Amino acid sequence: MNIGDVAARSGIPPKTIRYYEDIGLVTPPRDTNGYRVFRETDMHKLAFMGRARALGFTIENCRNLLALWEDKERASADVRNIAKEHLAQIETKIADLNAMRDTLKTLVSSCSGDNRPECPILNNLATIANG
Amino acid sequence: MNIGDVAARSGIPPKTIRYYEDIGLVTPPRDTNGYRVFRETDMHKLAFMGRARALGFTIENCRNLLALWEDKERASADVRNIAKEHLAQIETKIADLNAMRDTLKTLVSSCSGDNRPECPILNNLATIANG
DNA sequence: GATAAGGTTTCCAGTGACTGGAAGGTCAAG
DNA sequence: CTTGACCTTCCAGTCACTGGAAACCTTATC
Repeated sequence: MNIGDVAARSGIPPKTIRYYEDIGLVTPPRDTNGYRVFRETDMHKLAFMGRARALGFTIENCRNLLALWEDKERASADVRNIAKEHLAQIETKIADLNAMRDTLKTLVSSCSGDNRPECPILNNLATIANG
Repeated sequence: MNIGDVAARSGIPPKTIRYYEDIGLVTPPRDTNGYRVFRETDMHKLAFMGRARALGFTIENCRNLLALWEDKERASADVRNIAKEHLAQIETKIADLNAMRDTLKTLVSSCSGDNRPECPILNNLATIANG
């Protein structure tokens, strides 16, 4: 399989696949013409990457998960810990965004949004500490 | 005021303040020794930036908001539109993160997390499309 | 055999919003 | 006069790609 086929099948753009090779996540051999030749295992790894990234795991997380995935002796606790920590980070991020949203929503609804210059949003940004 | 004082008062690190000068958000004059001299208006702008950034506005958003803030003739609708669009983006992000969290939560709770290698998290990442 | 389209290669540079670090100039206190 | 804290500039790195250029390869058509 050439890079284009893998890209189509995995949903990961060719550029990104090359980048993943650069950072050592996949190591497809080369054909005599220099083209990368992707095996089924490479394909699987990339699909795995796509799903893990879609769940917001960092590249380093993915690297660890891939290693665990390939390690038939791994303890599921190791995987679970990575996922749990990631889950905690996501929840923190959600909480932060919720706070932002609430503040913004209040500001937006307090602003008349007409042609007058009076604007509570700017007033707030200018003077009041956000909580 | 020197950069350190402004940093302390605005909560923005000196490095970041210099960066903001680089990209033209503030333009403090210089003393004879080359030190930046921050006026009250610079201080206000930086405090404004700090709050707008804390609400997740991008630098370009902030640039626009600052311009509107300084424009006494502005229409509050302009500000409101920026804020509303930003609000919509935040809500999209929250929805994405919520979906991630739900998936991850399910995966984490389905994994025994012991010494055995059997792990639903890896199985999922390896084979099942995420929704 | 020529040619054109499309796929592949490498390499370099840019994104956003900083942040770290090095090398050096300045200032106030003791 | 030295110490230490502050300030300056510049360069490089972060994260995870993404865009673009220039050149090579393959396939199809004429």
